[in-house]
Amino acid sequence: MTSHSSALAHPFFASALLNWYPRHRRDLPWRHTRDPYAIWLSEVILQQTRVKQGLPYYLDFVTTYPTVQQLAAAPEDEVMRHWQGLGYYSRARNMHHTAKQVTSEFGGQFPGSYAGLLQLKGVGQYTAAAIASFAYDEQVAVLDGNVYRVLARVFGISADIAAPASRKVFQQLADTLIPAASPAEFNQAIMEFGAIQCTPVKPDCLFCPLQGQCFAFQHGMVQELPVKSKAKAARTRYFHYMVLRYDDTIYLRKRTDKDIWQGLYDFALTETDSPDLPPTDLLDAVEALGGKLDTSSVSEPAYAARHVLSHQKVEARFHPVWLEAPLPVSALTATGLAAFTSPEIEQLPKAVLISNYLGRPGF
DNA sequence: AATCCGGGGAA
DNA sequence: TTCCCAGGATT
Repeated sequence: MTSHSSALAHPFFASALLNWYPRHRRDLPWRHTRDPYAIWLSEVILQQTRVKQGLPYYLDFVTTYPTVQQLAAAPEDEVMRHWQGLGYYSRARNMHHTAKQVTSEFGGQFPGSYAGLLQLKGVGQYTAAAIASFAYDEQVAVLDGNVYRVLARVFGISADIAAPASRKVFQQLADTLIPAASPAEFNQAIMEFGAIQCTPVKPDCLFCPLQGQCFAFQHGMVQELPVKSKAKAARTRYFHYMVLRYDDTIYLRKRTDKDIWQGLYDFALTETDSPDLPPTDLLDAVEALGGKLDTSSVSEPAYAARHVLSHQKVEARFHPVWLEAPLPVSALTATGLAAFTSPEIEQLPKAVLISNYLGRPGF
């Protein structure tokens, strides 16, 4: 190994962070354990998620499912219901899959190395490095949004952090910086430093221990680093939900397509390219389901809601439709709809858009 | 390499 | 509005 790629080339970096960390660290529950199961839970929950948002979910999961075997034994709908509102629902599906795999194939023991952890569904390079270092003290550097930002600023790296090709530049640097003596502390420290001190907006450079060595600060480029290309604009979709009801029954179906909200429940849906759905189309759609409807109910004003995702804008209208008779079985099998009562629906996993609609006063 | 997959909080 | 968050899977 050449000297410039050695940690000795940047002795200030790890020592400054390891000095800063114990003075500023937040007291978070997953920092009190070395149980790979609990650490894995926390890391999956915190992917693309702020600590403040993920914390209550972590506490719920670790309480409801204290062991990987208990998580593995839970029905998928129940796991998804606990995940409801956290977003990126493939994380929950993959998490459940991995819990079952660890239980049935690995005797309840998580893989004991970075390479082994990387084989698990829903565990990528970041999460494998986090678990391996936190649980096993393996010397593997984590690379998340915080680390990208800190390294880009301190070392003046202008590679686009949104470009996959830039990853190796940052990974190689991080690998040289992580000390063999305290990999877990170092990984925690650099991420916490990015989250608290070297923040995306208005970083606290005035009281920064790295100020004297920070390229961005020394060159007045704190606002310019890291470089990140912008994502393309979100597309708009128009959802027309038919909330089919008969007596105390409401019909929902589980979303199984490769689309948003896979694994969650919603209502009979017609999607269009424009906001408006002619009433005749609505009647046709209901009759196509085999429904005998009370035509007087269709004139009710639809409830409209806009739901913004990171990559899509959904403009939804909810049309309550009262049926004169239950949907025939043929309609249920053809559409995937199923009959539920309100207490049953409460237990189903639903997107926030649907949950908000059902929770409106007066529903 | 590009695209898709949520939801919330802050400014 | 815009940004970004303890990223990963798929194509």
